[in-house]
Parts: sequence; structure tokens; C-alpha cells
Amino acid sequence: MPRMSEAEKQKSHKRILDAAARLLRENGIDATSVADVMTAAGMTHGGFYRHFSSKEDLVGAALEHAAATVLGPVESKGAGEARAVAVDAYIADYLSDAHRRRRAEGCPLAALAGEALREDGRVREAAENAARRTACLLSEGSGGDDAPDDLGLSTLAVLMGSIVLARLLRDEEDAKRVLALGRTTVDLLEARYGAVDP
Amino acid sequence: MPRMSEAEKQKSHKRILDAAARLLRENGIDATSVADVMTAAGMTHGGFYRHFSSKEDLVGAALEHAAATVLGPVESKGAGEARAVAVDAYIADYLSDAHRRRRAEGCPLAALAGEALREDGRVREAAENAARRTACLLSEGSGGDDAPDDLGLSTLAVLMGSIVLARLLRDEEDAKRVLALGRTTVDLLEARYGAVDP
DNA sequence: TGTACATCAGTGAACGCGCGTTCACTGATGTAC
DNA sequence: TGTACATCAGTGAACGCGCGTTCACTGATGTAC
Repeated sequence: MPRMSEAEKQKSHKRILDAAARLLRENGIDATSVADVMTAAGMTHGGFYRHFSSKEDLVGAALEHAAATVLGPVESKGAGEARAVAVDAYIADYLSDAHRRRRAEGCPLAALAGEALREDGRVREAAENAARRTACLLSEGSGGDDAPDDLGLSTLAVLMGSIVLARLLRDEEDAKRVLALGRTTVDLLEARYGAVDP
Repeated sequence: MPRMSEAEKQKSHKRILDAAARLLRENGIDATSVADVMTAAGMTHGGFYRHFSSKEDLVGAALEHAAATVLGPVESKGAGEARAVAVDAYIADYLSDAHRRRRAEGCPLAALAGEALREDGRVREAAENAARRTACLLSEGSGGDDAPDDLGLSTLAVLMGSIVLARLLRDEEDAKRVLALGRTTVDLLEARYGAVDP
């Protein structure tokens, strides 16, 4: 049955990346094997090295892929009112019960920051870039992709801390409470740092 | 040279627990092997199972040990002014640059929450208990070990999010900025939720 | 347009390695008398 | 208090297993003429 066409190869590549982005967020880096990813992508593990040079390479690419999937739609809104609405929706989704329960499709930082900060090379870089992009998104002007401001960094810390803590508490009421409290803290930050819109 | 006395065994047990608590926070659960821990404790890996029934057993115990080491001194202050001072110092230490750089001796939640929430059994329980204890400590009255209040849960989320984000950013200035912003957010929360002292 | 051939995406077996765990062994410790 | 013996903390070799990675192979794809 091999070999596939170039177009087929690109589809395979995307399937591997999608599967990796899901499995890594769900199970963590060490608990996700190359064979797991390839099986989830509908292939056998032998073909993996036609697409990536190593597991580290895959993890870096999957982290970038996950960040792009989560942040891209909001970033592409440009500045102005539409952007502000999209950012508000992003925050609401972030602190939603659905996000708490579905790690595999959520924020890659919430799922992997704790492990990524022990890595180096491409993985570490991808994680840090994801953090910067998200902090910029949450910043006030938030038109360009320059440096994040105080509001953006503070808000990101609250979002990450709230979702991780909510996921850690197995009691559903407690978890929902932590998410609601996170929302209150974010509102407090917005009141404090500006929202000089009109 | 074997066998050791009962007193020696207890010393060995404590050395294993100390080594595990350090290595786990430094390198994470999967990247810390039983042999690593035993070597760090000055023994060979074979003797491990005289002290713990499995690696999972060790990780759970080490998590509890780390939490007790970090929280115990503050918890034992009782209520009142001394306690309030100790909690303030705890927060200042938490958001210090030393804590950012020295994972191995810091908050076990900051180091391991992301991995622990994928475990179950004793490990998961230990992590959740550590979170509850810390949130209670940060709560307002904070005399008993009842349920954490809004201030305690919100503050814990900010602490965890800030330290993880600060550790993720390799630029030292950025990292320090995130820690300082975390402090500001905590102050905002204290102003909001009470501090009805005098 | 047709033919001959090199390429290479994907398969499945195999590799070395480190892991958690087990085990036979040693000899000081603790116990029974 | 002394002696005989069972216990067991720690050693170091060995186990089975899953991991990341490699490799010979297959046959459709893409290319050269």
C-alpha cells in the first residue's frame, strides 16, 4: 500500500500532529508514547520518523500546533471591538467547566506548563512562546504581538492557576467555585489595570 | 553490614523521603526513578521495598512529607497575630525569586500539581490534600482546618499561576515582573475579601 | 503519451536501554531461654 | 548475664516490560527520457 502521494503525506502529518496535541494535553509528555500517537493517527509507529526527527521534535511541534489552534482564531480578529469581544469569550471559555473537564482540547499551558518548564530546546521554547502569545492576547491594547503588559501577565497567571487548581479538586462544587473565583479575580484585575475603552 | 537497628531504619526512611521530596519537585514524577531516589539517600535500589510497597506509595508519602515540611511551621502558629504574620511571610516567600529558582525545596503543588492531577489513588489524594491545606492556611480566620474560604482559594490560584508562569519565562526580568504582579494581585484580593482585623 | 526507474511513505520486526520490581544472600539486631 | 537462633535492613544481580529509535522491505508515486 505504500507509498502515499505528497498530499496524503500532508494529511498524515496533520493527523499525527492533531493526535499528539490531544494525547499530550490529556496524558502529559512522558506518559504519551510515539506509538500511542501513531496508533491514534491511524498508522503504525515505524513511519513516525518520515515526519519528525525525534519525539522531542514532535512534542515541540504539537505544542505549537495546540497553541495556534487555541489562540489563532482570537489573534486573527485584529484590534478593536471584535477583538475585545473575542478575548472576553476566550476568558469565559478558559474558566468554564467544559475546559476543566476536557484537557485534551484546552489550553496547552494549563495542561503542560509544569512539565514543559523542565524541558529545554524546542519544547521549552514552544511553551514559553505560547505563554507570551496568550499574555499578549490578554493585554490591553492587544493590537500587535509586542510585549505583554501587566494586565495580560496577571490575567494569564490567574487563568492558569485557577484551571489547574479546579482540576486538582475532585469535588465538582469546589472546582466550579474555584473557576467562578478566578473570574472574579480577572474582573478585579480589569478594573484595576484600565479598560479605558470609551 | 546489614542489618541495621530499628533506629537506623527510621533514619534511612527519612533520608529516602527527603530525597524523594526533593527529586520529585525538581524533576517531576516520571523523570524520578526509584534508583535515583535511593542513590540520593545513600543506598542501593534493592532495599527500597523494605520501606515502601511501590513507587506510587513513595510518591504519595513524599508529597505528604513535602507538604508537611512547607505548611507545618505555619499551621502550628495557631490563630491570631502570629499566624497572620507567618502567613504573610509564606506569601512573600512563595512569590520570591528564591522560590522560583529552587523548585526542589518549594511548594509541592507549584512543582507537581500538573502531573498529580493525572494520577489517582494516594498520589492524587496527597496533592489534593496539600491544596486544601494551603487554601485553608490562606483563608481569613484560618484558625481551624475546616473548609477554605474565597480568599484562600483565590489566593492559592494566584500563587500557583504566578510561580509556574514565572518559572516558564526564561528572561529573569520577566520572571521577576510576574512574581511582583502576583503580589499585587494577592493584595487586591486581600483588600477585596476582608482583612477585617482591628 | 508511454515506458523505465528512482524515490520514499508506511509496515512490522528488531535493537538497546532504563525502568519498577523480585530475589538469594549477608550479617548485625533483637528475642527466647 | 550469656548463649542460640530467628529476623530482617540493605546489597547487587536478575527479571520482564515498554520505550525511542532503526532497519529491511513493499509497492504506489513522481520523474526522466
